Parts: sequence; structure tokens; C-alpha cells
Amino acid sequence: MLIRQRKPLNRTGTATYEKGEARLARILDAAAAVFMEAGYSGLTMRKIAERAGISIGNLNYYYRVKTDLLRDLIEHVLNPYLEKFHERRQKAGNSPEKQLEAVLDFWIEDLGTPETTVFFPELWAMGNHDPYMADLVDDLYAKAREPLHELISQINPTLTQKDTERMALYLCASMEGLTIFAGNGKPWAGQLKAMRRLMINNFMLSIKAAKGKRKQTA
Amino acid sequence: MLIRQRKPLNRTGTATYEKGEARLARILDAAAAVFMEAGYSGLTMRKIAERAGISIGNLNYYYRVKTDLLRDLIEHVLNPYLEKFHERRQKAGNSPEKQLEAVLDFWIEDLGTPETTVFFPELWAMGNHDPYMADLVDDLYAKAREPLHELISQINPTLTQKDTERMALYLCASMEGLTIFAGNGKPWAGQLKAMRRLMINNFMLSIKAAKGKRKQTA
DNA sequence: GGCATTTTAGGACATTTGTCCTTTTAGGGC
DNA sequence: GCCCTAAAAGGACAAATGTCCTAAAATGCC
Repeated sequence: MLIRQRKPLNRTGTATYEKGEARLARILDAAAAVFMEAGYSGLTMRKIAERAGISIGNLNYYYRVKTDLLRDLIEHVLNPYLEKFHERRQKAGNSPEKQLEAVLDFWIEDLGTPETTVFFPELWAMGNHDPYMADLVDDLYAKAREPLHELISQINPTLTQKDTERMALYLCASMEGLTIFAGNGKPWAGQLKAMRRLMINNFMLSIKAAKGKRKQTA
Repeated sequence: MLIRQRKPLNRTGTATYEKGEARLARILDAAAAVFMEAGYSGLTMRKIAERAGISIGNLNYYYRVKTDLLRDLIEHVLNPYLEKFHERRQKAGNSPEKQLEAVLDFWIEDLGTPETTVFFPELWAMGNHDPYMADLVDDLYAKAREPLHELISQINPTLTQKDTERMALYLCASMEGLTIFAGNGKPWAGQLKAMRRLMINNFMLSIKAAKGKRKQTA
């Protein structure tokens, strides 16, 4: 009696051949597409497989468990953001004002893309019911706020660490909130640029006016 | 051969006796509880029935179709908001500054409650995949922004209609965005009051400084 | 108290969904 | 060319879920 060893395959989201690796990428692309169309509640293994042009069996070969796929999906979508943010800041030139403006500019512009408009609200909602997602979102925003924090403290050095952090959170929250109203396809989408100007102006005003008051202006 | 007439019962979310009406309310309460715990994707008829202490069959008697229940649920949760907002503004006293401050105060304070923290992000996410929800959310915020609009134009009459609307949207977006970071159970929840002060101060600053510049200050 | 109607319960059914299993096909190393 | 593993397909299954149906119990009205 031959006892066939149980298949030891328990890796998830990995491939050995090039073909497998390409497929893996296409799976995550397909998952992202389904996710943006139907949201988390509409994200099913079968829809992903169909979108990727493969069978459920094959999808299951790459991801035995749906949660693993979801986590890779989130990472797959989120990683480019941090990269883009980082590179954007590098080439933003000279003064901290100009740099901050460049970062905010990019941030607000990005929130008008379909991906960001749909993806992030979904993340926020998931964060309320899934501790893993909550941590992930917190980490993401903490990293995204770092440049703000640094630049704000350069623009207004009289601020305490805590005040600087709060100011950065204020900017971050305001911009993220705008997603709901002026994101892609939203009623105010046509006025995103006007809102961007308004917001950035007010941010600059607030930063300079804060706390250790007329120190820069004099 | 007796042909039993098909039951004509197709009402949804209505009751005739007092008992039925009370049950209806408890169903919506139960649905709200499940919704806040598990989100839209975790909202099932069976969970709602169990939470309400009734059978699936009975729940189905009140709501044949889940979407109807969802719509009533949203309305059931949302209605108190508009009422609270309205009454809050009435008793906010004299000057437009004080009134606006009162409205904002209440708005930001409310966003720290568990209901608001969980419920609204879920709405935003649903709005991206369901046109009905999108309209509902837009209407809600349009109504919520009305008092802001009015008070802003009183505080700074030099603003055009459009600028006033944008300013109101700015306040609204900033506050709603804060939900994600300083809502109930969020990492910045402990600093909600500090953020409230910071935000309201900056809002006032922005409103007075906008457009027709130093007209109030001189 | 009897009766029509509302309310409730419980079961049933078809679908959907995540996961698993077996088998076949393809690819790369020797 | 052979062989071992990766890749892919398709079917299967149990659990969950929305909806429906029928029968019992409760309720208000005369």
C-alpha cells in the first residue's frame, strides 16, 4: 500500500518559475480590479480567477487561503504609494515651503485617481473590523505623515513636537477627507484643483500662524 | 381542486399592530449593532435575526429582501444625525462665530462616538459601489453643510457664493477625515479635543483671511 | 368567545463561496 | 530523452446565505 505523502505545498503568494511569477502578478492585478469594482464584500475567489483568466483550482494553487491573497493585494496596491511619495519629495527642490507644497500637491492630485478614491475608503472601513487592517492603515499614514512633520517643523520651528504632529495630522485628515467629496466620480471632482489651491493656502496660513506667533512674519 | 391564493404580503418594513411596530424597531436596532460590529460584508439576515432574538422566518416576514432592510437601516441610523444637527444649531446663541463654533464643536465631538466612527466609513465605501448609497451620502452631507455655508457667509460676507461653498466643503472634509484618525478607538482618539481646538482655530483663521482680505480685521 | 389577520417559528431550497483533491499538462535540469 | 517538480484544470464538498413556504400561535375586533 503506497501512502502518497501529503503535498507539502503550503506556500502562499510565491512562485518558482518565471511563468508562475508572472501569473502571480496578474492574479494580484485581477484582484485589485475586482476589489475596486465590487469592494471587499464583492471580492470572491471565483471573480478573481475569472478576471485573471485562470481556473479556481489554479488560483487556489497560488493562494490556499483568501486572507493571504487579500494581504498581498493590499501590499501590492499600497507599496507604489510610499515609493511615489518618497520620490516626489526628493525632486521638490529647495525651500521647505516649496517642498511641502509639492508633497501636498501630489497628495491631493492623487486622491482624484479612481484607485485612490475607491481603495482607501475600503481600507478605512476594513480597519474598523479587522485589527490587522487597522494596524496596516496606521503604519501607512504614519509613514506618509513623516515628510509633512519634518517640513512643518522647518517652516515653523517655534512649534513643539506635539504641535507639529497635530498640524501634520490636520493636513493629512483634511486631504483624506476630501477624497470622499472630490475623489474620482464624486460630485466635487470637477473642483478638485480649486480645492487643492484653497487647502494648501489655508494649510500654509495655519502653519505660519500657529503657536509662537509672529516670529516668521516680522 | 382548491387553489390557495398566493399571499399578497409584499410590504416591507411596515407593521400593523403595536407589537409588530416594536419588533420592527428592534430589528433595525439589531441590524445597526451587527452592522457596526461586522460591517456591510458581515451583515447577514441570520445574524440580524439572532441579535433581535427572532427567527429567520420572522425576520423575513418583515423584510423579504435584504436591500430593503439595509435601506431602512441606513435611514434609521442617519435620521437622528440631521435632527441633532438642527437642534444643536438653534440653541447656539448669538454671533455667527459662536454659532459656527457650536456646530463644529458638536460635529467633531460626535465623530468620536463609536457609531459615527464605524458607520460613516462604511457608508463612504458603499457609496463607491452602489449609486443609491452614493446619492444618499451626497444628500446627507449637502444638508449637513447648509448651516456651515450660511454661517461662513455671515462671518465673511466678501466671499462669493462659490468660495463660500468651497470653504464649507473644506471644513466638512477636514472634519470627516479626522474620523479615520481620531475616531473612537483610533490611535489619536485621546487627542480629539486638542485636534478640535486646532481645527476650529484654523477654520476661523481661514474664513476670515479668505479672498476679500483684511476687511474684517481692520 | 369566535374569527380574521397579524405575527412567529422552523424547515427547505437553490446559490454562492472558500477550500480541498485528483489528474493532467508544462518546464527545467541532468 | 528522462525525471521531478511546478503549473493548471476541473470537479467536489461542506458551510453559509438569501429567499420562500407552510403551519402554528398570538392579537385585536365583533
